[in-house]
Amino acid sequence: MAKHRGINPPLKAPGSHAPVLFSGGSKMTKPYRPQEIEPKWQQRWEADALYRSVIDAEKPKFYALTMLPYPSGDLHIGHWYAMTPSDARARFKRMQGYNVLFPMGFDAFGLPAENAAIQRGIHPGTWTLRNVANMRQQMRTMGTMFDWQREAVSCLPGYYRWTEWLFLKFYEMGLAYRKKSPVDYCPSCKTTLAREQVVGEEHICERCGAPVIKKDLEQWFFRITKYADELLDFSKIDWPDKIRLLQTNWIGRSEGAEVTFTIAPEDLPAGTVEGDGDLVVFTTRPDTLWGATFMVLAPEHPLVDRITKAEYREAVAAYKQQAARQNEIERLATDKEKTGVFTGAYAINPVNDARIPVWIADYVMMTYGTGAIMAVPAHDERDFAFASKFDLPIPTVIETEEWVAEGRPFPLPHAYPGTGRMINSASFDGTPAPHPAVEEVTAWLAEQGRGKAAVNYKLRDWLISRQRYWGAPIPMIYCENCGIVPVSYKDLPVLLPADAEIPKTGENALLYHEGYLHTTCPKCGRPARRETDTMDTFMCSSWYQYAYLSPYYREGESVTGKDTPWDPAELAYWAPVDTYTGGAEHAVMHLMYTRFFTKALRDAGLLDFDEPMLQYRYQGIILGEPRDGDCVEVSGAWAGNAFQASDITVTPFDQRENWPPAGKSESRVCGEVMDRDDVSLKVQAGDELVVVHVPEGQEIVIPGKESMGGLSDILYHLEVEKMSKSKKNVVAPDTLVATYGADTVRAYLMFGWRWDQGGPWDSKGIEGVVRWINRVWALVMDTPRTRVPLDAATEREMQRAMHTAIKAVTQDLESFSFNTIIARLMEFTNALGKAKEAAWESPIWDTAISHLLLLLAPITPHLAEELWEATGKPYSVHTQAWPTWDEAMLAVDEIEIPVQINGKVRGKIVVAANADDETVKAAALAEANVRRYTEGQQVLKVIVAGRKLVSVVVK
RNA sequence: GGGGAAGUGUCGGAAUAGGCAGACGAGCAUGACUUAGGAUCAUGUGCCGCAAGGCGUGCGGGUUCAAGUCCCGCCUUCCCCA
Repeated sequence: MAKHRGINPPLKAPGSHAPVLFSGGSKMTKPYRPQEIEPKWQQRWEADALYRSVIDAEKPKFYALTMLPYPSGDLHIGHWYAMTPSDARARFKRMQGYNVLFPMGFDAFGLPAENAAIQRGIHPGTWTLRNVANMRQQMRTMGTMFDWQREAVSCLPGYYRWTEWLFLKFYEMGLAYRKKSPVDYCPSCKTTLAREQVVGEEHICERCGAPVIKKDLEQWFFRITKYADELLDFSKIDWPDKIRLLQTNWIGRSEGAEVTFTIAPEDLPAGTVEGDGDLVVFTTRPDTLWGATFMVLAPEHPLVDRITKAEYREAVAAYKQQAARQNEIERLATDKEKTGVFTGAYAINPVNDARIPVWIADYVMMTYGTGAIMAVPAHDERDFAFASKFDLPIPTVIETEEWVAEGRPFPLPHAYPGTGRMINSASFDGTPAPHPAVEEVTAWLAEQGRGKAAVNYKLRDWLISRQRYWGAPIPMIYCENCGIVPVSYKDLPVLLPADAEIPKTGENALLYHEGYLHTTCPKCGRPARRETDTMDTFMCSSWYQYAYLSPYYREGESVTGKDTPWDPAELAYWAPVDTYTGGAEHAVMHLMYTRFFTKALRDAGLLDFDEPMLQYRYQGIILGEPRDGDCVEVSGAWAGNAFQASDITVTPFDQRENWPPAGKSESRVCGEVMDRDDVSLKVQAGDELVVVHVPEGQEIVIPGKESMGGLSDILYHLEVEKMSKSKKNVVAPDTLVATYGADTVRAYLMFGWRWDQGGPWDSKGIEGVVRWINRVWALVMDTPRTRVPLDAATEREMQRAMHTAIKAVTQDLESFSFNTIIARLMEFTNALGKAKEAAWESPIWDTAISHLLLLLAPITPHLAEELWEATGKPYSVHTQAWPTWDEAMLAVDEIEIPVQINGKVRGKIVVAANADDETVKAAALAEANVRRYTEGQQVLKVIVAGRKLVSVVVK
């Protein structure tokens, strides 16, 4: 048996306790000390420019990219979870012979910098760049192959000059436009938001969680809707179904028809010209037109005021006011009691010339479709609810299967939206609905000039104006003579004034900066005013993958509209991104915006491809580790609802069996600590949560702690939740690296969870990886104490283990199955451990170890490099070729095959790997235990399923 | 309400393409080496049962020689949308 001796825990000081081995001469074990070897190799790699990516026409390129972080201050374990597996894969691709680009940067504009400015009186730029410097340092400890020479920081003028440049391009192309419209506005952030940044049922701000309100403002938009159909086409990219579905639903394409209703002429004010009373509605079900018995307009619809009859004006005005106060969610809720008022006007249904009343109701939104609907109460739930409430007629025009099955009840007990046949619809009666009824009716409408086929999208244009200082300026100028005038390309960048003072109110500093505000019109030269809104930060990240190719391109030089924001040669070689990784929460924001950008840039002639990222995979989220709180037994007295402590005894959380009984009495409170602050504890005393006040300086005895503890030493209950500073469940990567080393952290983050799912942190689990890495270290560094002769079987087994590992690790890296990679490497390590005493001095040992190190190189780059050097191999392990496996080596001579009888495993046979089916069958039936079960039974069937299993059916 | 994903030991999680469920770890248990052990090494560990054996992938059906995997119906959790 192999003896794995001399393995030290990573943190133990050198010396006394490390077992000293004397074997075949004397070799003192060198312990694994990541704290020494990791910085050493990081510096060496940096000095040698090992990861500098340079165009090389001889090699195939591979652009690996992982989402850039926002420089919030410190690196989070989530950054490690996202970046280090992506790094492993990039390294793997590099060893496979690709010329790999794996850059990193910072998404450095955004609100928190301004909030920091307000709270600490520090300039947003200073705060941001300080964080960038800190996080860059932290990232260097990851041991990633980021090419820092290509770093791009989006808040630097050399970067945002091009963000502005792209805005001007889009403006020229008609993709950027300004309009007044009701927009989502966060009163807390004091800025407008894109529709995508308003989240949840309560319509809250994605950034700060405050409820969002609607405001009518002049804002800049990007015409993303122009690309709606193309964005629905995912045929050129390998993206997860989930993301494709989210984007598809968000774009929300629906096909149907636009049908023109007209307001009855007598209901229009005098002097109206022909066509003025046209009321276009979008419907996905034109086949139900004959059942439209009323129309509903959004309260904001422009026609409302003109058609409302005098006697209804008051009610309509009141209703409009009330509707304006509600948010979209309240208005659209299906379970809500329907409200609405009649305008007094009638419209003509174009299919049957019926006069139908026009109502307004808040369940119709001005922003969806045309802001007007035809209501078909028989076949739409909301219309049904509305019609029932206001006693409007509900004629059936589709004979649905459900209705027929229920015995054609009339009046209808509820809406019937299902499939069936058209009825009461003139010449269309009998047509199967919705198909082909929809198509046939649409064609007929078009023929009659009363409608046409139309497509409607849920997707809105992208609102990019933000009323904030810390963002890329929108390079536009307002001139009294010339109107809206773009800044000239040569005048870019429009610089954010460094001396701006951020108002404590959170308002946009640019509004108050005279020097920024006042400029001259590029057209007429007269005084003019600058746009003070800045761009949504998603602008910056929509093109950053191209910025990395030549960061701060042509900085300091003057540019024109004919330039490109990147070096064309770099773009031609590297773009598009081959593999992109990052969080799925960006599905309908960043991931859609960047696709839109790429298509727009293509149409501008700046790119010649359609999609920015060919393959995309997302990672999950690491959550906080759950933990029980300590138990406290407190004596003292009640002071109102709280309990005043005079003495506290603690029983730690992990000694639950020793906890005293929970509860409360006159002079005692006992239970688990659920929360704690500087002066009090929240104690779960039985069913009740009791607040215990603790006098300052109170001595608290905590068993197992040497010194007298204070309140802050008491551990409190933690649930599985997202990590956050306020919940105090944050796992700091710096601490982990200091304790275990970056390689161990990297390997654990790959091993512990399914990468796309994530889950709660487990501080015990990392120990398994620590042990494994120490075993790997010892495997290479420690001479075995005893030797045994190497036999052919062991040799064969080592070969098999090696090729199995190469195959599995290669395939799993390819498929982002990071957790099984580590499992496979552990198996390989364990197999080598078993063979060590026999194989130690043979060439095959050297081969096996070097292959192990090659497989480890992407995962634990420093460890692999250190051991590679220790085994006398030439620097660097990271420039070696990725090993390949030999399928023949995976085979074994003899295989064990289970034999099932009526579906239950009853025996196992061992046959030659190349045995034919007949031999396998015979062997199976001859097996002793199998015979016990087949004895006296009739064997009906024997199935030999490859070399995997034999199935016998008996009766 | 609509759409999607997921439910596997005590825990994280494995399981080409329907073929021995539980790889690899954590935890736990026993033992070894140790002045010591929260180190290391070895062995065991799905559940019930002394055993033979039986039962086991959310629940109920189905297809099949064979189902975690395929089909139908339900339940639960999470995500997105309304």
